[in-house]
Amino acid sequence: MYNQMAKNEKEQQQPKQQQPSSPSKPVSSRPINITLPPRSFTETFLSSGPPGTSGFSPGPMTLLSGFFPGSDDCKSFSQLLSGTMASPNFKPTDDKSPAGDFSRPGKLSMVPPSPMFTMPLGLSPVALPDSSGFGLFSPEGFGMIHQQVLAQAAQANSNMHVQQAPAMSSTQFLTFINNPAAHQQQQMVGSVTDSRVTVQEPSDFPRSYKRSESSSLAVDKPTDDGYNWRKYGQKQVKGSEFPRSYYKCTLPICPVKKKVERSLDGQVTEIIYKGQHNHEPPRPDKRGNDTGRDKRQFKQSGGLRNSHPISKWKCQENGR
DNA sequence: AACCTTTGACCATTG
DNA sequence: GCAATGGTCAAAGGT
Ligand SMILES: [Zn+2]
Repeated sequence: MYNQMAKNEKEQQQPKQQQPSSPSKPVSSRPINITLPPRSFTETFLSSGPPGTSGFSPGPMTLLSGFFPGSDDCKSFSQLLSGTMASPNFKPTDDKSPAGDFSRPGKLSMVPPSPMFTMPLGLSPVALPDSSGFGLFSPEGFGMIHQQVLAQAAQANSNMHVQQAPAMSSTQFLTFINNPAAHQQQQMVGSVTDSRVTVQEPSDFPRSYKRSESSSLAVDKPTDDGYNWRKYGQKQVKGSEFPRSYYKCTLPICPVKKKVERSLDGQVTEIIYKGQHNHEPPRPDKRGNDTGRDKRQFKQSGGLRNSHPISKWKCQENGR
């Protein structure tokens, strides 16, 4: 009579939604469908173009086009990927288990239900205007985003990994493999992610790109991408030796979540964005304006949970 | 005071 | 149906 309901009700929107014939999944889930606010931010972006963000630049896109033969505009990203795979550069990493213990049967097949991007972040998310949220909700828009991301990556001259997940969960997952440490690790990751395709661009990647997240703000802030995040969980996944942290955009109306994997040193090994922000970045300018508090990290022990009949945001996600 | 992190337990999905 | 895994919740505690 107290908490059970709360727990039950919760939000049972986990992964999986492409299989309409899911047994215990009465909720109708949609692939890409977010509650779009009355007005489109797209306009805002196109119209004003925030000072902080670079906005939309057709430049990179074009570049991308060059990279991916067959990608016209915003077609299905699958196509794009296909094109990429067709590239001679594409090389599936067969070696697995450099990490050690991750005996994942994994499906090596490349299924294109949900695109997944992985790129060694020579450039931190900051560089990207908004990898996870441009305010575009349509699949087309999403494609665009991907392209942008790719473009950015390409522009950065960093090796980029295009990975495809077999069957992701909800909307989309943008994965950035931040690997300032070295390529070796990145390779490792690629291998670890058995079920994904890895596309490597042979480019001289100046390692000087790595930001100061090596030791300073590594643990402090989870990759500033211009948005505020609240950590709501941490787990140790088998595939990775490092714990994975789960973050949620602080905006209650924003469904965006992100999973960040950090090594003990604080190096971000993997960042997975899910969904897209339906709002502009809270802090376009980061001058001496410290509206928030200190960007210090908090650390304390957790507690026990008792009961709470409240379910904050459970209508968003990917289609209420 | 508001907000965020920590953390164990709960839950959902998959094999 | 159970076990394993991953994802989320929410109390407690810090900043
Ligand atoms: Zn957001």
